[in-house]
Amino acid sequence: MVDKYRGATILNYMVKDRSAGLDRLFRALAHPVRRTMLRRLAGGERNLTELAKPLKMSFPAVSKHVRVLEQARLVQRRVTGRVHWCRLNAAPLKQVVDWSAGFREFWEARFQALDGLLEEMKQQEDAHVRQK
Amino acid sequence: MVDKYRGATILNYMVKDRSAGLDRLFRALAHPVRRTMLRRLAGGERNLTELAKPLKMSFPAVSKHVRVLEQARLVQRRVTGRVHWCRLNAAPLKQVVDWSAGFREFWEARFQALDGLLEEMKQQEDAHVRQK
DNA sequence: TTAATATTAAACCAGATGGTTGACAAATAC
DNA sequence: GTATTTGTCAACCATCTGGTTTAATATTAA
Repeated sequence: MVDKYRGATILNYMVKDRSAGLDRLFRALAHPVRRTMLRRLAGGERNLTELAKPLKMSFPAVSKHVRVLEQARLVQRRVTGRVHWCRLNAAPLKQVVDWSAGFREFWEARFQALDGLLEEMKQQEDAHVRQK
Repeated sequence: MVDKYRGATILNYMVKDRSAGLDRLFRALAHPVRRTMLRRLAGGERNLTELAKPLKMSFPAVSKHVRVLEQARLVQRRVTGRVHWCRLNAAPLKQVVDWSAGFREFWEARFQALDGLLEEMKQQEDAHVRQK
């Protein structure tokens, strides 16, 4: 099979696939609680107690989630007294977008059409993930 | 602290944070081998043997990675005889971009400046992830 | 028919994840 | 000073992850 996309692919290869940073980023984003936390932090700084309040889990669990976000550099912590203030650091999300957007042409319709993959769209509807 | 960003945040809230689909997506993307696989599939269909060739791991391991990508709907499989052809399905990556781009304003410079977070940028350089 | 190829399945393993509880440390409030 | 609040740490647990090896299945080639 011809590598018809190769040219375009190389052009869009901006972000390295092998990156421990991306690993940590994607992994941090893979939990709904952590994504929700980021969303809440978009509303301004929160301390751990505030972050924990709406969550149905123990405080240490919340603390661990924050730690994961911190290690992915998505959250920055500022300690004043006994209170730990968390601030969103969205910068790493740009990496996520940059990496993913490298595939943009592949999900855009004109490209699908160009390749005559209309039947794939149909397949996409009813063909389901092989269940374990 | 005032919720200065709240308005903008709600405006950009397009993709649900709590989504098993996003969980699977981000998780699938959290492994360098799988990201590399996607990149290679961007060059056209590959069967498992071809995908496995450059990888330093057993064939069943490769098969499992493909399965993860498949369950995240990032890969579609077409079986002809004994050969399993894998095709990139980039469509779900749009969700990743949409979710992440909801935070774009927060990583853009004008916004950082607005908040007087220039010192944060410096912090970002040398402040490191709290090590366990 | 027999052998080789492509792939899955099953069993196993070490280590990570995501949660719990209980004890502790430090800062603040009374 | 004593009590309360904020948060960490340590130990523990069940489950998931990512890898292995060996065996099995199905298709193609000789």
